[in-house]
Amino acid sequence: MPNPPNPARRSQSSRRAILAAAAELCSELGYGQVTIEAIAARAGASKKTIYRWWPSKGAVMLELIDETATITAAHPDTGDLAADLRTQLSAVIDLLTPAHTSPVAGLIAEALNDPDLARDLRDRLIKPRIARFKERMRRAQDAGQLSPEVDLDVALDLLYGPLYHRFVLHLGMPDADHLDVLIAHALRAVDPSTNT
Amino acid sequence: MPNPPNPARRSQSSRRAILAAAAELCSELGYGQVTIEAIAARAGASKKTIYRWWPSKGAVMLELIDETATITAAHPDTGDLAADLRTQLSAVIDLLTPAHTSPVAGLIAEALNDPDLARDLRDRLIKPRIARFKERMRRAQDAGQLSPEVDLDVALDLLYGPLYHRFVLHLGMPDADHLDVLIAHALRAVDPSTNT
Amino acid sequence: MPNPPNPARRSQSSRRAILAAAAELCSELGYGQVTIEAIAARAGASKKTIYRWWPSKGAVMLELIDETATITAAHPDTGDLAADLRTQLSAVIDLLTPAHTSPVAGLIAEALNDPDLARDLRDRLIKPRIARFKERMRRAQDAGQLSPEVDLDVALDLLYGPLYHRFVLHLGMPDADHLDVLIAHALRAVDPSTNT
Amino acid sequence: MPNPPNPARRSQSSRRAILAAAAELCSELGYGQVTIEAIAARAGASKKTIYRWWPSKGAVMLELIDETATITAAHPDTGDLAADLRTQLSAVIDLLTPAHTSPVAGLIAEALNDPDLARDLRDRLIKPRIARFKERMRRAQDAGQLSPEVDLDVALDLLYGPLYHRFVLHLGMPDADHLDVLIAHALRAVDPSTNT
DNA sequence: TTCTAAGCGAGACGGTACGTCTCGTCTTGAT
DNA sequence: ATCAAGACGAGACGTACCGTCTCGCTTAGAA
Repeated sequence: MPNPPNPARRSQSSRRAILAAAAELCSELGYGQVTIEAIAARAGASKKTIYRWWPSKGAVMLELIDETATITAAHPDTGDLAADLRTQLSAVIDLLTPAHTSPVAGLIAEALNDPDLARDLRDRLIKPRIARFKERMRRAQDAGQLSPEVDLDVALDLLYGPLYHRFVLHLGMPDADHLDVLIAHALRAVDPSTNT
Repeated sequence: MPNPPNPARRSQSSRRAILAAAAELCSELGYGQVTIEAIAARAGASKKTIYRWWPSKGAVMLELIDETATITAAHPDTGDLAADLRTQLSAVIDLLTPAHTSPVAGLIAEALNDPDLARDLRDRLIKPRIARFKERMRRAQDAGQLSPEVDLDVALDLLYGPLYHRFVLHLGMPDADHLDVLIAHALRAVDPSTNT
Repeated sequence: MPNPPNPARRSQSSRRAILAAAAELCSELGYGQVTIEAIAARAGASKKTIYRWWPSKGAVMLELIDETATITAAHPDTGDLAADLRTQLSAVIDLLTPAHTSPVAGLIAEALNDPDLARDLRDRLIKPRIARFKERMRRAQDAGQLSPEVDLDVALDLLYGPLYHRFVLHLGMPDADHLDVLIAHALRAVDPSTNT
Repeated sequence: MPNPPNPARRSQSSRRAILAAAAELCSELGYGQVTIEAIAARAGASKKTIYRWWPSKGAVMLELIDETATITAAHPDTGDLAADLRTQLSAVIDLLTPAHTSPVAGLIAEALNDPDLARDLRDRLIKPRIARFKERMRRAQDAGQLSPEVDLDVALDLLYGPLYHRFVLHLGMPDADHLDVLIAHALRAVDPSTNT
């Protein structure tokens, strides 16, 4: 009976207004203070319209991030792997900072208590970005910058792990120099031949 | 004048009942369903009593964890560093799993949107455990199991980072074999002389 | 320019389906549960179509009643005035009962908070029926069954008043015997020569 | 589980503020525009507090009327029955007029679509007032102003019926003169010896 | 016979109010 | 003074209808 809505008739202006309102409120008040009510009021949209297209506030934020954070997904390829990784990891740090008003940080926190959202977060945001990370790493292997033996899953854990470890336990993000140290350790761990 | 309460007159039976109720509710219903109301009802305590002694539900859970999870803080010392790390990291994984009913996972999530709680989490739970990790590592250095040059902060990041990275992005915890692989990589990264 | 719709092009099948749906919903769920949404869904009609031809749910119900309840308007004339009045007043009681699913009762309730609807109710439903009541009474006067001096407005009040009084204050409708008593009193009041 | 609230701990100031807000809104905006939301906002009360003590807006209005309209229940006794009835019936007319902002009129309308409210309206408001009407009539009988044979239920119907008949069908309330005519007819109907 | 203007179904939209829920504070009376 | 109990103000939740709107699709006469 409660037919799913027809996406063809969806109002793009409402969608844009809702995502924009969500972004504004998050940066102004912090993720925790964003509510469906406030988004609707700010967007000049009806709550029903939000609930029609998204199951929860987290789903709105996820879509917002998905649109906004495409840049971060793009791994540069200057030929210098370590430098390119530093560039990309710095972008991730910026995405997570400051935690209070970061949609990504808030979404990650919310997903920890919402299995549906967790699945969407992983499948729609994280996995594609992991795929692009691995593409970049394979290009490095093809170009002889990295041993073809390297386990890319381990590389992922060692490169991104420290960031999320520090983020989630509030230990402070590494500065530029320390980021270099971490990258150098990670690359050496997976590829002892690396001479960084 | 809202005088601070007098700890000397605090009812220890209320405190115990509240912490016990919080633990039960968390394992029964999941962290997200635990509310101050429910804790008070289950404990036969007044909400006012809870608010008198703790600023938030997260603070209650933190105190609960602090009492419960002392074991995990203890790093074994069998003389085999890699094996001891595997034991301890496995215990950490168990503490975070299953995310839905784990007080630690819930507390970490909540702290991401509550700066006061984040500070308490870091200073009262995390930092002491990091100190014990470093003590164990220093013992390994003293025993010649590990190079005295090793940067223990980097080691911390490389060993624990992968766990939190996977936990927070819902990528699945490593199984026993993979955990060994990760530990071996981390130790090799910080101490190339390691022959694991 | 919101042109008024062209009645010549009106779909009679839609009109019938809408009125039928309204009648069904009212008897199934009660007047209060009938909504424009539900009528449209049941009738397979668009809400827009309903709003095009009727200003409100009450107006739909009024038109429904106007079509249905023509019988009640017909005052029988067997030559026995008291008996004929009992017949007609019984029909009115049936129209108002049970209050929960009676379109007439619901419409009367709704009109109490909607002046436009109240006017339509009075002018399109009530006044024509009052006129037929007075015609019957005048025939009784012409036939010598009732004094030509009788004030027909007072007679109307005394005959129908008790019904609406009891209806609106939920005092229970008179049974057949009590109805006779009321009619006898009313006729005696307006025409002391009546020997009932 | 959902314990009924404890009346002993009820806040009288909240109760007074809620009833006062309801009265103000009804006279300012009309019964139909009064909402629980608006009452709560005007009263500085929480919606929860209203729902805790009253099942619906109608129940609030009923309690308001019960407190306010005690005067109307009082039948004067000057020794002149017809005059006293005119006084009291005029007061009833005033209570019902203007329909738009009259809490009584609105409540009557609402009760027509809410059986629970209808029962409360009848038992808490109407029946006690009918009892006082009958007391006054019995005093008239005792004083020899009215025949002891008179059926007081019929008298009630004939005296009040015309008012509710006209009210509910929007036929216009009787003016003072016409009210006298109606009272005279009603008294004559129940007591032919009356010489009014 | 094609054109064109309207009514039609469907249903998304901005709103408003609903009745419920949880929060953190406040009040009361017993210990 | 602390406690259990729980009422309170506040305000977000998700739902239901409201009345308006835009969209294609019939479905007429009119050209």
